[in-house]
Amino acid sequence: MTGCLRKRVGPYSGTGHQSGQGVTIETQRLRAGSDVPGGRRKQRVSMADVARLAGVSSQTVSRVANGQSGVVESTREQVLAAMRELGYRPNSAARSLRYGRFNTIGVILFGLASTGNSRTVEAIATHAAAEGYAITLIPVGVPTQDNVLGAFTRMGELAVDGVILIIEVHLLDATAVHLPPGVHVVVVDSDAGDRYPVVDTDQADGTRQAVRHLLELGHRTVHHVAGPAESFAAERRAGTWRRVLEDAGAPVPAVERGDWSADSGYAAGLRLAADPSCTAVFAANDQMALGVLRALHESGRRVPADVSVVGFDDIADASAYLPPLTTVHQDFAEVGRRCVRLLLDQIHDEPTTPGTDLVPTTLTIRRSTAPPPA
Amino acid sequence: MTGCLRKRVGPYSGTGHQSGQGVTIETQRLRAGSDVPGGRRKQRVSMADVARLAGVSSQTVSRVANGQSGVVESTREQVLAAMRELGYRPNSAARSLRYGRFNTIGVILFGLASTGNSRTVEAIATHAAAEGYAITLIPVGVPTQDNVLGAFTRMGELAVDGVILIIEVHLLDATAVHLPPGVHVVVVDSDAGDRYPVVDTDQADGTRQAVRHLLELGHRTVHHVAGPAESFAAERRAGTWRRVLEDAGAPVPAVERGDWSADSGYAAGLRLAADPSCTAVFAANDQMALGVLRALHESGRRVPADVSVVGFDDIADASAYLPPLTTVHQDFAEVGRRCVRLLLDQIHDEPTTPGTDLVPTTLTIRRSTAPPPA
DNA sequence: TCCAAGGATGTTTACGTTAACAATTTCGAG
DNA sequence: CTCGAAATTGTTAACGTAAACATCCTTGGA
Repeated sequence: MTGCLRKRVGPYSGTGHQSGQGVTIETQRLRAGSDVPGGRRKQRVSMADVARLAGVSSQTVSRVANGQSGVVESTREQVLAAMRELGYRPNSAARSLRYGRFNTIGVILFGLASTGNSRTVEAIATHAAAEGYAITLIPVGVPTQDNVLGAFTRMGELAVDGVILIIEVHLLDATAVHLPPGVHVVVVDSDAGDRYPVVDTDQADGTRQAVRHLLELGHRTVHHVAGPAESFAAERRAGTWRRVLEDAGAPVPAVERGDWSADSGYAAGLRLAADPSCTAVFAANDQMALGVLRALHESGRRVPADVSVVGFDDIADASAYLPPLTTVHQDFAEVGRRCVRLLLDQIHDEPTTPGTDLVPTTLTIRRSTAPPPA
Repeated sequence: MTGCLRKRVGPYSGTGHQSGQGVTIETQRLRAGSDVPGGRRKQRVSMADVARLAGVSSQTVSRVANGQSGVVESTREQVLAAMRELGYRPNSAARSLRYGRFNTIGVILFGLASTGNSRTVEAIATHAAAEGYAITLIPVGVPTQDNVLGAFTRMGELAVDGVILIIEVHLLDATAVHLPPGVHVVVVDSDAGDRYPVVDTDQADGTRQAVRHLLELGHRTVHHVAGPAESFAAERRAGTWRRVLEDAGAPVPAVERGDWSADSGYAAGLRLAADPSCTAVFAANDQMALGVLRALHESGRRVPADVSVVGFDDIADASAYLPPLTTVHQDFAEVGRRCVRLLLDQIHDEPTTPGTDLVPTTLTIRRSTAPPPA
């Protein structure tokens, strides 16, 4: 038992010295010592301390802490009492070191600003927590190769058992970037399905539903306000939009390109409003749709009487737009859930193959769509 | 190219291996010793492995890894080469154990759904990263005492040096809850300023600016759509709204209460629209303001000609509402920044006192406000 | 009454890292 | 050429935990 050696004081002043001179040593002793009068030293209660107080070995404390059997009730009580008294909480660094696992999932993402990302992250955190995993977040300001790789490296040094990557992965494809091997990975919203397990919303199907809905209402064609070209999701949606039109034999208007923001949608909307032949718009996300709605309104074109608008995402506010927006509902929670599942499968060495896991979408019809004006 | 190794042998082919691939595998086996027949082991390269390959002691490897001086150049090169070849990355669990610090900040929060929260978290993550800290996220589904405490306990067991609490802390006040002592804490958006350092938006000043703006435009009084009663921020905003009206000698209408959602704002808006005397509305957040806008519109009341509306938050979409919303701008990024700063100060044992650190707000005037109808 | 079986508890060791100290080498001054 | 200081490298120990093994104590059956 290490207790009596504690006078070895030295190495550990570390973060400590709060004030004064030999204080470091003081505190150190204090910590190990009986109790903490001053009260506010860091977490420095080890199993050995509990064991000493309870008059048992630290192994017994370990057994109690982990709820293992083979500890007689009276002993257990005693240990629990000691733990309470000292405010013992296990040191997860030591645990991780021992087990070789961290019970933590890393999430690398571009930004939490987008509704989708934050909802996905929330779902990931929730499900990870349910499985006993915490999540560690690393935001990447600008998603350059270097930054992503850097984040990945840092993740590698961090205490994570696997990583979920929520980034437009075009970048990763650009050059021969290889995420550090030996790290379990799941990618969201990407076309890296040939190399990693990917979870994604079924962009194509959602888009198909949206565009067909408009065509079936009788619109001759559908205009598209796309997201930024670098975005995988944006490209997928734009591509499918084009294909559906072509399959239907409808003319394919020029694409308006935005950057996901409502303001960019507004700008695109102004251009569309100037085109009297435009009776239907499919925006690649709800925020741009919001901008389109405003532009149409300000241009004196009524929605849905003159022009129909469909969005993508079904964010919480979509039902409060003017008018309430018909949009493609994405199940972000499900995306998060599947990410966690896939990653944990990998971590637990269950067989996992690259490939894309598609989460279905549904079209939520509200009041922004109607047949074209007669 | 690591491609050819993908056959799953060298979990750790490493970023580096410039030379032949067989070497990597070789070393891997060598290192792993006998275990893991299948050959698919996780990150298991320790300093000792590197040391062995480089023909030095592991202490020297440690020195190189930490960039300490006192290692001759040739040795350093050799060690670096070995690290590259084996794909060594330090084990942070061991490091944490050694240092007694984790370089990680925990964030407990109610949900990422609200714009404010996610932007704050993003800022926290960014600034923490800049200081070499990662953040660990723990979401609390329903903010009951038990859940919050449970999350806190788990945080305690987790590898964090401090915790930022983004939760309506009314709950914490309710009973004699004691957050585990010895854990550094910063609270966001709360009235726990007597016990913990608190960072908060200047709710009162923001509200004051909003209400005064409306009064100065000539409105006789201002109606309020409040957030849920459990919310500290909502209460603070409602309280200030009332006080400003009283101070101005204006009548104080009954409060409409929502739950932050656009739908609840819509419901409140319908009630307000039915009151012909209502010419000005202050909503406690932008989303409810959005609902109010829609309700007024559908009730045939024009904004701002008939009714003025002000929101709170200045979310990204507010400028695209119909009409663009006058609102109180919150600097979430600054809130996050200050949280990190305050927490790190505590962690580094710099003097910190309980009290509230207020981040200023500004009123962003757009097109939803105007003088009352004549 | 004694011993075996099994339950309760204690001891040793290793996880990967690094501070502290020890040992070795290098190099310049006398 | 020697001696010792400085530079470089190696050795030991400890951080907190838990698996593996060792020891001690009951209990019950012969």
